[in-house]
Amino acid sequence: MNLGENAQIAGDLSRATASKDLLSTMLKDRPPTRIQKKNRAAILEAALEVFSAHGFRGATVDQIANQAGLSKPNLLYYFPSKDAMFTALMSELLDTWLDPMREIDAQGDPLEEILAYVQRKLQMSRDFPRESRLFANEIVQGAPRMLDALSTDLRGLLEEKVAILEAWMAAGKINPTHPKHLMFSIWALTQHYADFDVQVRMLMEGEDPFDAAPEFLETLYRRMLTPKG
Amino acid sequence: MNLGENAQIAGDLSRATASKDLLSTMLKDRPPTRIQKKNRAAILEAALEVFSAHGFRGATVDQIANQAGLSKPNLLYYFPSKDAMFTALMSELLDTWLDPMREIDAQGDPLEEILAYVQRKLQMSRDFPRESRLFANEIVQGAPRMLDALSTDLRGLLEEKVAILEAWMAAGKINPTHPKHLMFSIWALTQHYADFDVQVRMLMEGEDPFDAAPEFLETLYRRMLTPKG
DNA sequence: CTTGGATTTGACCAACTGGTCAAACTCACG
DNA sequence: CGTGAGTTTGACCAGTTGGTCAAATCCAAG
Repeated sequence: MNLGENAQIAGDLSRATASKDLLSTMLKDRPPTRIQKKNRAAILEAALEVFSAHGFRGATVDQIANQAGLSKPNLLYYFPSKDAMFTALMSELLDTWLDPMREIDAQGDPLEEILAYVQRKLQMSRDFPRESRLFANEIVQGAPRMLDALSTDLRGLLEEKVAILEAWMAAGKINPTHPKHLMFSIWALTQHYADFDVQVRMLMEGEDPFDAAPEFLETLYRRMLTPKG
Repeated sequence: MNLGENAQIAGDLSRATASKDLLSTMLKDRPPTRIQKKNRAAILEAALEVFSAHGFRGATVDQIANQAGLSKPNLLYYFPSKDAMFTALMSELLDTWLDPMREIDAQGDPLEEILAYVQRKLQMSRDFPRESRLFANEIVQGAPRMLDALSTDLRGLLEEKVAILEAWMAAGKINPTHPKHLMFSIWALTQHYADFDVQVRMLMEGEDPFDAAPEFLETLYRRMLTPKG
């Protein structure tokens, strides 16, 4: 929708005036220049830093510009608006964010597949806490800019994996539970370490939470899911 | 700290000029009037609504004023600043928020005490989702206005309950695990239903998440904590 | 029903914010 | 090394935001 609008506007501009922004330039189907690639990446990196720390409304274009080492008008040369930066960032990250879940393999050993998924997800919290907080910020506030993407990408993927879980439970490979709530629990437990990082670290008094977390979660899910018998 | 500063300023005012705000009035130690009680409550209720939905920076004083049915200058008669509203709201809610944890009784049956705590906490997410999101918003963004309060109130309380958990584990009453991570897991799992409400509901396709959540969490912690024997 | 303190508000302000624009500058390429 | 497309920026703007203030209104106690 947003992209559609931009394309429309850019189309008008390219017909009327000389190119004033990246979009009108890009519409000519040239490959991105060295500078375009570098700056676009720098902006998205800066946007991640600032949006994840302050949320969409709490972030300012000036902050992002500073963080990226560019001037504000220069940012707006590469992205037509603050909204566009956010949207671009989101759509670039969502795919990666869902990768650990995609890897769950119906052919693998059920318990080990789930435990491995938990560890992958935990590793994401450790390695990409800003990404986690970016999504957390957005969803806590009702996901006004993300719900569409979620209901497209996440919904289908979850449905697919839930079916696998149900098959495993029906076959007695893992202890039965509500499969959706099982997935929610994995997200909640792993993302908590990134999203509530300051709180967790404050309460751990210097010890790195990620030292004990892997074993804790492994134990939790092993006890929960190992079939009785 | 903030409160201290305000008291200082108010003291100066009361000495210098006629009363222009609530603080200078209150310093005279009169009991709050009917109107003061009503409006203060209305403002805090509105502040909860708005702050929890948009975060501190995302919320505007105008929004809160509208929600409370008062004019903006009138709000600032009752609270000297947006910051003061937020701080007042926080300190009023934090105590209640921690109540479920306080109730954990060292004398009770270990497993049942923990399971009951989980259910109380889950009930909080169901009954007070705005409060949960208020804290979530703040902590995700680094808790710049709350970390002091947390490290005072929460830290001590956690230490106390961790000691109880450790005693129970040592006595073989519950399956041993990392006690702090156990508490983190309870917070993460229960608050997830409030904080990620939109996502959870989107994925549950109309079914109320709180229908199955109590049983899911009961099962999870029972399997995890029931000592082997 | 008067009066002095409590409450309310319209008008206002300075700082900030997202975004624009024309002019200047840089760079790849012929 | 000149040239035109690509890139950068200072100056600017309109709308928003937190907060102020003097004047007006309300209200409870005498």
